[in-house]
Amino acid sequence: MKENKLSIKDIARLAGVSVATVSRVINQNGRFSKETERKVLDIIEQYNYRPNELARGLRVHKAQVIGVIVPDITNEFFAHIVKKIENELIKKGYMAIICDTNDEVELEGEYIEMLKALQIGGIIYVSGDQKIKPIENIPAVYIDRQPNFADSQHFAAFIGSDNRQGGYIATKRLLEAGKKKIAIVLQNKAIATQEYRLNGYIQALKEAGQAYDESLVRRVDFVNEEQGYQATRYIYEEIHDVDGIFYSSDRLAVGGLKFFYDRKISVPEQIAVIGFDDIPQCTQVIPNLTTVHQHYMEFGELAADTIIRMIHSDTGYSKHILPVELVERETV
Amino acid sequence: MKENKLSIKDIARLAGVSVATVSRVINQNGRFSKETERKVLDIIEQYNYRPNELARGLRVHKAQVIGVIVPDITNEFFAHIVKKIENELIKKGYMAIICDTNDEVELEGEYIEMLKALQIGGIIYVSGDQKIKPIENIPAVYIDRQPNFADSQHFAAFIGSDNRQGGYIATKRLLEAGKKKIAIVLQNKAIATQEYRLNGYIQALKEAGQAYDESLVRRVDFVNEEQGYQATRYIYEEIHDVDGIFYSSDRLAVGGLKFFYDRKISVPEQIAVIGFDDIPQCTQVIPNLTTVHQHYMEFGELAADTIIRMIHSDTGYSKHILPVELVERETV
DNA sequence: GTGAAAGCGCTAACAT
DNA sequence: ATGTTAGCGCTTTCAC
Repeated sequence: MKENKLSIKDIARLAGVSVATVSRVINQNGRFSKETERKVLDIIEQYNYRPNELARGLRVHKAQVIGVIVPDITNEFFAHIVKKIENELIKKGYMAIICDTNDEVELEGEYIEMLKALQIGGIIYVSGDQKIKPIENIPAVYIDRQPNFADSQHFAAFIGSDNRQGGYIATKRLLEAGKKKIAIVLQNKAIATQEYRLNGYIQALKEAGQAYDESLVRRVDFVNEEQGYQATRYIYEEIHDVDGIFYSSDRLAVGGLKFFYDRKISVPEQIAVIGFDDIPQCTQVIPNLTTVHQHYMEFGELAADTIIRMIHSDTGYSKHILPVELVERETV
Repeated sequence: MKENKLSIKDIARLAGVSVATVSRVINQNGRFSKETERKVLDIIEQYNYRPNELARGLRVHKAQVIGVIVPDITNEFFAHIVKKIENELIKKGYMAIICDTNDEVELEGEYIEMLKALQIGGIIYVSGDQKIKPIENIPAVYIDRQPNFADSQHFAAFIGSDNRQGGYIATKRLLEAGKKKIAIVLQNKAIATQEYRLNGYIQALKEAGQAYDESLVRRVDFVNEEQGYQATRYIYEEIHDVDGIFYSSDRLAVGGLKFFYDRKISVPEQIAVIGFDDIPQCTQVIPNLTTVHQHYMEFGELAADTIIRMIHSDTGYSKHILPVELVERETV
């Protein structure tokens, strides 16, 4: 394993200038002539030189790397967000370290420690735990779930959807379809997004003159099809006459659809279903899932953009609440 | 538990020893007494010190970071592999930089350059392009697709499935179900996996006394449901009497199922379908997809393990071919 | 068993 | 406009 890598010193020698000059043209810091620039750039090109990022990072106390914390990359919703973040970051010369926490808070802590040791420039939290402590001295943007402290702290930005509105329009749609007893299934965690959606649900009910019945809310530990299936089974078997269900995630709703298929219950005739997120899978299930669309593709883009701006200190705290939209398909 | 950044110098001062000694106990390089060890470890614990990975990496010419190149993280198959790799790597103290190439070879090159600049310790290629050049001086493990040079090169390992066998058992199963005219849909790239599966298909046909008919193979540019849908439509409308289709990916097959549903063609009665990979989605579609199971969960684990061993020079070239299994469900 | 000191490859302050 | 040089925080000889 030969180490024939060139250093800035070699380039300086080859170009007949000092390392400082080479560094200046690489970083375009001015104070060099057009002529030297060409000379240096030529050598760099010719030898295919790339500065050692580790050395640079060590010197400037910051790596061109962003940590991305995500609860589960196999969830299509998160996968798309992460992919967007990553693709956007690379354009700006940054790399992304993806940290899949399996929804375990302890793992999250360990990841943060390692990221800090790597001197990362910033952190993007995709749907992280609500109760995390702020990370000192490191710019952070939170997607989907806003941590409790984020309002006040510097170096923290938030990007998310109008979840209350989402819960509201979903429920209202079910009501308009003539459904009388609407259940809701949520994730069983202290997550503000879930409570906002619940609030929207409650408000829609109230406007329709229905009282909020707590026995109609079912919570699951994890967001996946299996849990959606089980929750639906519970609702169907233990609560009677439910004719509409609002799921706080498409994956959950897909599980529900499976249950209704197995039991030969017709959707939306006997029971109407509505999801949340609008993942591609919505149009692959049968019947196609009616859902609340989140602009999650924009989450990633916005997050990448924001974190870079924060690193360059072009901006401090910011907050983006994106609108949601009902997308009509076949389950209501 | 102060969060201010301490350096090894501070720890040395606090513990009343030299930086060399601190470094020795951190890396457990011996040549220190039990007593000093305790002292140093106490201080480290007390101040919650973590060595700067950038400095360490610069010094040893290698970061505790592995690059992971993957064509599309939103493909559940890849997402699971990547997640496993990542979770396994973290246990060994390594971080993973995920590089989603969108199946674009040019992007792949750019990623490699950046990874090299970061002095990564190794690269794991998940289903990368077949025609990539070997990466010099960096251990690499290739999952799923074996590059053309990998046989010979040092520092390259391969992990994949017995694809020929997969194509063979899938086709044979279709034949056993009494299907007479079996089409195959593959990815339209110079990928050995695809050709192996095709070979298995051809062999099964031959054993059944059927001639290989090239008009029965349909190729798609990308592996997603939409392309599966289109390919299926083509097969159905342009080729007559096809009563079985073998898709080289579950995602493609899922798209096919959608097409048959839309056209009210009953599966498996009128046409039988079989996929490849065995992603979780197989049991969420209706009818549940019969498929060829790849042990892809083990891919990730094996890859993480192998790359670390290669970095420690415990092993050179290696090759793991995992068996595949037919999993019977409802589409044949 | 322990410490002093020389870098790793780079940037930036300070000269010139 | 360009060069010299002092570190960034760490590992690793080489002395003792």
